[in-house]
Amino acid sequence: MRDDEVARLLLAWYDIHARVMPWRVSPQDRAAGVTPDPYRVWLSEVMLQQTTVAAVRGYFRRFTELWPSVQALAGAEDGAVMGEWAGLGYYARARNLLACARVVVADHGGQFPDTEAGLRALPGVGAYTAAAVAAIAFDRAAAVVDGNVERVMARLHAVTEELPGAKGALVTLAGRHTPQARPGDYAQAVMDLGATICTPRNPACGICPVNGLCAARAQGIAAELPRKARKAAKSVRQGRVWVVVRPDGGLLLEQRPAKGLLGGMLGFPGDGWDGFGQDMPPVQADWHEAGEVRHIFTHIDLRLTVMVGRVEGPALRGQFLPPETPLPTLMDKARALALAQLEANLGVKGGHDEPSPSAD
DNA sequence: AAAGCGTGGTA
DNA sequence: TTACCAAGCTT
Repeated sequence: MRDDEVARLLLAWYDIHARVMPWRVSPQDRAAGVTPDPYRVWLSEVMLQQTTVAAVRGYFRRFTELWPSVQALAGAEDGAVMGEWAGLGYYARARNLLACARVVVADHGGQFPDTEAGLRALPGVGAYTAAAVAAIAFDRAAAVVDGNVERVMARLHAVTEELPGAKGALVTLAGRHTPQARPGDYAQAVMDLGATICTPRNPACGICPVNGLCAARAQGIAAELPRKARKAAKSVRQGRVWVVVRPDGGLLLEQRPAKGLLGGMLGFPGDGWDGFGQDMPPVQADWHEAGEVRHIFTHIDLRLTVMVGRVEGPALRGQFLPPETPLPTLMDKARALALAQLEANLGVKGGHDEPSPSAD
């Protein structure tokens, strides 16, 4: 096939079927001269790393309402940004997001670099994100390769080598198809195709705009590609956390270490299940077992026993924060279980007085 | 360079 | 339930 034939067909398809998203400029608007806001493009790309569009929408809206510009985000407090990110996962992204915003403001006059290499040097910006922002925000002919593009290329060219070994070949193929004209629309077109038609399972080859050029379809192996190496089994881990509730409803929370699991986020004191803490409650109390939370991380199958206790005095570690403080999902599950137990078995509701955020 | 790092949806 | 998967980056 001629390399540019794929781009021509995908752009024509995208002109009709482009998905509408809050961070995206439609192909029609772009043709009329509207240019995307690099800040919004970058923010969306970071949020979308290993994360579905559906999960990102609400977070993107809240972030852009709170911090409409890179200058605003750079001036935000760390805790506020981590709190807004709570629940989205991969928290290193949030730390890098803030670091990146501050570098852009401090070292680049508040303007994102407009080249792939310049972008690649920013915290949290890897090969994919640099290419995506360069293409989408600045119309650079960068080869944008995410999981969708890998899949589309593997099928189009019937690449049967396993990932990640095949990555290099797929990047080369992707670069060959990237057009000089409308590279930003093209990148989004391939990703839309991968998300809606050239899907991992049951690809809709019958309605694919490039089905006539697809080698895997010709061989009847489209659904089997790309091949991937089996992933390592998860390790099973058991642990315990203590949820301390003050009379005003305040919860005892600790800031977790900056690196590692749930790095930089708030969490309940634990027994060392994560490598931190001691096998001892943070305060003396009448402890009740609220139950067990099961949480599956990328590499750990965790069962966490949740203990709950009411206390009036100060604690040895951590600080009391309002009961609605944003928490990562694991800790949110533990909180829900603990408060339900408190209400059901002890006849106590979450809080009576105004919760005070003061540290003890 | 293989492993570590979240979460929610789907088959 | 299990397994896989989603617009990956860092060390």
